[in-house]
Amino acid sequence: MHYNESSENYLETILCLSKKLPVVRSVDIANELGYKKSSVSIAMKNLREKHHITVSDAGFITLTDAGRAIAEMIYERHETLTNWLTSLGVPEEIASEDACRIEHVISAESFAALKKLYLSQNK
Amino acid sequence: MHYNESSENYLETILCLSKKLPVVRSVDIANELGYKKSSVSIAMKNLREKHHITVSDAGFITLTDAGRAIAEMIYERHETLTNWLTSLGVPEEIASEDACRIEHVISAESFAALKKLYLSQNK
DNA sequence: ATTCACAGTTAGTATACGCTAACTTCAATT
DNA sequence: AATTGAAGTTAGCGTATACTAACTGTGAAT
Repeated sequence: MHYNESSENYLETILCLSKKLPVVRSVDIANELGYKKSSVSIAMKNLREKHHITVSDAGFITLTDAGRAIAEMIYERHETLTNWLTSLGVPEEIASEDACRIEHVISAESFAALKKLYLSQNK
Repeated sequence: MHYNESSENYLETILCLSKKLPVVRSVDIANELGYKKSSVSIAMKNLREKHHITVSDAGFITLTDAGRAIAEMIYERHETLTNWLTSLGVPEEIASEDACRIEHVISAESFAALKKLYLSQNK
């Protein structure tokens, strides 16, 4: 339903993989997300056209500043949502799955409120 | 992305309208959601086929027990999420919009945890 | 009775997003 | 050199979901 959910997920995944791997390729993203490489190929084309990533001749994927900004916003939401749900007693795996869906649809206002609550409860 | 999000929204809308109006028709749903009547017509056909609603000869729409159960679950989530976000200082309108998206993607476990938190904070 | 407006339906369109199948490249191994 | 395998691309498909346009049916007003 929300229009950038898929793109946001790809950008977040690229950010996460870039912390774990020396380089990020399409096939790494496909493995991580459980998608087919053709799907990732098309998604990378879209991200390139939106100037959210660049791809080297060797196929190594790098976030642009714009892409990184989105990726880091989503990643922060993911972390905060997961930690907060976990602190409420939700099992880690469920918390992470829920975070993965909520992170794309929550407004900046609501996320800020939730983050403030979480920080005040956990200091 | 989530497969029943649209159907869930229609069912919730039917429940809400049935509290406000003597009868609920397709055109009422279209007005409420800002959709075209053709879209609603097709959605109602799908809900009929799934046995989530019945439609009288006059075009009056009624939830079945199964449809009502879904509608009430979503409605409760909507109310609780909206109230909770509002209690955190999020403006009512934004809280409601966020609730409308989160209500379809949050797990039963996480919602239960959130509801428990909300109730403990507001008694 | 004719006309008009409203409600509903159907056909066909568009977008998002995943899939399969088939192809190209290129590097490594035989 | 020939084959194999991994990575990437493209074409075409399928589902979900909303849209426009055109049609039908019914009841009210002329």
